[in-house]
Amino acid sequence: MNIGACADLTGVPAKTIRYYESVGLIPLAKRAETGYRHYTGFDIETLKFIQRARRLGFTVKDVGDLLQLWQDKDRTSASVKDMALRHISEVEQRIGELQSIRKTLIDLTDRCHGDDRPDCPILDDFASDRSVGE
Amino acid sequence: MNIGACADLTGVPAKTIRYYESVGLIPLAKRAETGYRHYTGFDIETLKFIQRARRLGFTVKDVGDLLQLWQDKDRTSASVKDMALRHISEVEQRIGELQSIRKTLIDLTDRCHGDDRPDCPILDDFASDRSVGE
DNA sequence: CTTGACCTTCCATTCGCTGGAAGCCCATAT
DNA sequence: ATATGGGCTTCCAGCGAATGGAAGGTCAAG
Repeated sequence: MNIGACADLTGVPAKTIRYYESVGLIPLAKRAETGYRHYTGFDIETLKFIQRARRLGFTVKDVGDLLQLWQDKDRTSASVKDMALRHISEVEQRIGELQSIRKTLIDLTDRCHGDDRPDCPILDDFASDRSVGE
Repeated sequence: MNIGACADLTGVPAKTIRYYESVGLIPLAKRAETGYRHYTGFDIETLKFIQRARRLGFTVKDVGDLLQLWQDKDRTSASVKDMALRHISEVEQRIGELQSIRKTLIDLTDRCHGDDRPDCPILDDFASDRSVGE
């Protein structure tokens, strides 16, 4: 199957499939005589795997490692779990940062009357830093 | 004052100050005869303003708009509040996405025993998609 | 007069794609 | 036979927001 059909089946755009090949996330595709890339059911499964891991926020490099583990029948489940736990803690860290940002922004908008007058605690705070902390 | 002192006072790296100038976030700095950039108290305040807004996750473009509003004494507080509220909803959206990712990952890691055996529900799910949803 | 810290510019790199141009290939309609 | 329209190929550029580094000018102190 050509790259377009492969893209349709997996939901991964053709451009992105070529990109994954170029960065070594997937091996070089076999080519027809015309130069067209050729894909099989295994490639489809691999791309679906990649897409699911990417959707969960794993970096492309980490997805590469996960693919290695997937293909390695002698892996330990601990090695996979370790990667997942590490990723969870990054996600949690980011959530915490965003929640702190959200809190500050809500505090600022609550204090801003939001009418036609120019007086604005949000700009005042950005200018003099009463709320953001430093 | 030179760019290094300015960087020390604001916490914005010299490299980043030059970058902000290059993308038009701050005006072209005045130069000494030697070509060295020269900064004043006003520039310091502006850079601090920029840094606080950036820390709250506003894009550089949005920070530019906020600087405009800050300098415009005829702005309405509503225009500032609108920007902040829009940004809050983006932050909340991102928090939601990350929480959903976190939930899925925790579900997967809970089901993975994480020992020496290769059997791993995390990889199984990436391969067959029982949890991520599609 | 030399050392070292500071400044300048310009180019490359990061991450994960995405867009576009130029040019081949293939199937169908006329 | 040929025109048309799609799909495929490559390569280069760009996004955002910096950051790293090379090559070279400047400045103050020892």
